[in-house]
Amino acid sequence: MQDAPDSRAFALHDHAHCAGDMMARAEALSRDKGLRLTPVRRRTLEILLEAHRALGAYDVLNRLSAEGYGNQPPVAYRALEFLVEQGLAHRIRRLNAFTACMHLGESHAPAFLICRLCDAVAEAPAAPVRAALDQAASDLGFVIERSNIEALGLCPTCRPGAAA
Amino acid sequence: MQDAPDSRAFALHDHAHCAGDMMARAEALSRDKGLRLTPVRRRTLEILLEAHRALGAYDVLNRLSAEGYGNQPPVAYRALEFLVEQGLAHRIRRLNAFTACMHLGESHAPAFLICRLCDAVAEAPAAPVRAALDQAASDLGFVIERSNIEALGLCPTCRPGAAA
DNA sequence: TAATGTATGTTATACTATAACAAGTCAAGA
DNA sequence: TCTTGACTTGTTATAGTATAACATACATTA
Repeated sequence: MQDAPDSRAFALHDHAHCAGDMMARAEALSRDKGLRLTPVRRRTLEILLEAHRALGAYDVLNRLSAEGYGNQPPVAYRALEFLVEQGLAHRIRRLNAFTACMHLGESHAPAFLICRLCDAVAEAPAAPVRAALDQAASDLGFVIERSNIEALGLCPTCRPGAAA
Repeated sequence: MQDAPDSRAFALHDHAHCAGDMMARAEALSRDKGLRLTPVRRRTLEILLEAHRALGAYDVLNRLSAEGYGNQPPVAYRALEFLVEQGLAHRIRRLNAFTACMHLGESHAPAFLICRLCDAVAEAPAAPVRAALDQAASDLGFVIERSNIEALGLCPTCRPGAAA
């Protein structure tokens, strides 16, 4: 089950709505899995959803501490680590940043498309990519546990007037 | 043209020989492309080849400075950046590290398999992976310029007695 | 309630990376 | 030959990212 190619990536939409929807789904999922979506963790996820772009750990930390949570790096890093481990958020290594997962519940094999001009990050459906990667790995006797697939380039919006 | 699946990855072999071979290829390639493979750059590549694993920029820097080159970070970062741009080395973001390219001249679409126990890094042939990724991107109107494909897991050597 | 595991907060520090400027090198043309 | 301009190296300084280690608080269950 999948929307048309991807109605959420690189497209205008109602942030408030999509964020609320995602939070509800994250909560349901946490209940089901018996996870502890504590206030800091919940708020961290909301921050990522509201920003609707990749945020650095220190960006998140600034927002958290402005709201009365701890103001030291581990506060942000731990909450982010939790979210990533539970699949509620992703780490974008190329940007040293984190982003909320936009495909909760769908089988998880994300690939990220990062626009080098506007820094937008889209989570592309990547099952075929993962399949090809698994094949390449198993040819070498390697067992994949986690993967990062990140591509840098130009998004549809920025492509027109690209400098090169 | 490709060896059996991959005789160089996750396999014992003669480092001195493979390193020498790679250096010769890198030099030929630099001559052809009119690149300036200066002493620092050449030595940096040799260091990566000799280590035969991913090295952090500061690891490289320590070795360089011990041999009389500059001892400040930009010395290493600039040499590494040059090598990466020319395709002579790769950056492994997951490890904040760099590794010599083991498939010089072959069409470049590398995927890296990183063992979480021994930190070995193999460069897997990934043309099919790249093809799938390009497809996913073009479905969203995104044009890929560069990509990082990195997988974490267990190599054939470490797989047997894995803790989990 | 005691015991245990988990979460949060804090201090301190380690690790990774780049900006900005100075000085040296090299090749091509005046 | 001299000089110009592009590039490379080196240095200082600082910015940005991440984690170790310890103390405290909270929750769950025996």
